[in-house]
Amino acid sequence: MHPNPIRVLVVDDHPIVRHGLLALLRYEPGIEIAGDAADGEAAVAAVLATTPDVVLLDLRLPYLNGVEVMIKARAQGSTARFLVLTTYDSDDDIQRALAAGAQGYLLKDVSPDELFNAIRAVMRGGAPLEPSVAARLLARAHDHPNDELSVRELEVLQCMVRGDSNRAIALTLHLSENTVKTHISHIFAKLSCQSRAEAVAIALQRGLVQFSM
Amino acid sequence: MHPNPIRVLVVDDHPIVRHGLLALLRYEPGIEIAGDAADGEAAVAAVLATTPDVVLLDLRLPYLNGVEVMIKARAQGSTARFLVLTTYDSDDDIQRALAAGAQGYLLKDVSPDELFNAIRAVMRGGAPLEPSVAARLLARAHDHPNDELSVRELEVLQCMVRGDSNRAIALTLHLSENTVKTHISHIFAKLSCQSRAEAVAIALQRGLVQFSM
DNA sequence: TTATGAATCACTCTTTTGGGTGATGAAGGC
DNA sequence: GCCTTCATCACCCAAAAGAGTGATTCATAA
Repeated sequence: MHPNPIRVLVVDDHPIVRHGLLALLRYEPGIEIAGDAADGEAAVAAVLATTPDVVLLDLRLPYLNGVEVMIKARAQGSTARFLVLTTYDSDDDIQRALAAGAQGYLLKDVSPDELFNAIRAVMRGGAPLEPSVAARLLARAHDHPNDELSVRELEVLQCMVRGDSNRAIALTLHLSENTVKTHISHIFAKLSCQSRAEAVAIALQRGLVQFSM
Repeated sequence: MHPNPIRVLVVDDHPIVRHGLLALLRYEPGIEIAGDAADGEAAVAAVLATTPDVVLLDLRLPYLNGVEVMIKARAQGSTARFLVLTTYDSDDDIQRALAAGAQGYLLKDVSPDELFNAIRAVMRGGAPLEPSVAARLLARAHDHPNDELSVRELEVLQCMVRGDSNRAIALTLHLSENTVKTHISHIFAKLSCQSRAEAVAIALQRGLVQFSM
């Protein structure tokens, strides 16, 4: 019927979501399932083994996250197109995914039809972006001109989320307490907040750091 | 083939998850789809209109949350069994869902087969509980004998998550700063933590308070 | 009735935070 | 070569947070 079906690899760690996606795609004409994977390492292996046209990729995965999967698969010669499909619309995730060369970014609250269309669009070379995601990127560009947290700042932030005091952070990161304070000041400025409690809330909301308890 | 299929209503606000579940259930023998709903109010209406045997219910829904759906549907005479299926394993959610009479509680990382089995178990009168969920409940009973936060403490906690200082909290809640400090001390004791940053992280993780930004 | 727990507040004291300023070396872009 | 960013640290200082203790009112449960 469809001479050249689009071969899709589904990567998601939640079995229900993964199987749900597979069940949705299975009966969609013009789309063929190349395989599925439940974690980052399996995803890289599957991309290389099955050479899909499009990879439906969740960002939060065990072992390797979505961005790492893209980078690793590319490094090993894959030419698959990556369509990020995630629950999270955290600014940082979007930014990183697009920077790593994701062809499209969809939130999991799209309808199946929108998903099918996005897959076809990616295949045609288009770059589907959720309107809400696009809006968020614009808003981000507006509100937060250029305030990406540095790696070190993220490490400090991670400690803050654990409830560590400045001294404790200094000890775990082998810094002086003064340096920790400086980092925290910068974090406050970049997140536009004034207390560590608020910084923690923002960090968790935006998904800048993960829960660790 | 199956003389008395189990009629299942699927309630989830994410279209992909909802349609994924529908696609999974559609081809499972012995299970029939009674309908689906994407928000709390539609869910109550659908429960009453379609009288399903089992309702697969997400907890976080627009308009009415899952617990409210259960209560409201029951109040209007529904005898459906509710199987909570959610991404979140926050203690509070579980507690509330079970208190409201959910027959079972599954996390979304179960496999389709486990899901099917859980649906059949609920139908037979069983009460499937994720092992991890059960463990969590036990751990909760162990670690936190009786440390529910009071209403007032939750209000204070909500302010803390917004990054409010003690003085700001005192102003918004019409308290003295000393009282706020007392509440916060009690909150720390009940959450077994020592700093407001940690309290904020715990509160958000357990779903004691919602993001508000 | 007594006990218990929630909510309210005061007072003291120490520690922690957070702001401000300034400085230095290393890395990378133009 | 210059400029920027990052990471590192120091010093000062005011404000906020947190621990500890004690006390009152009120409602509810034993």
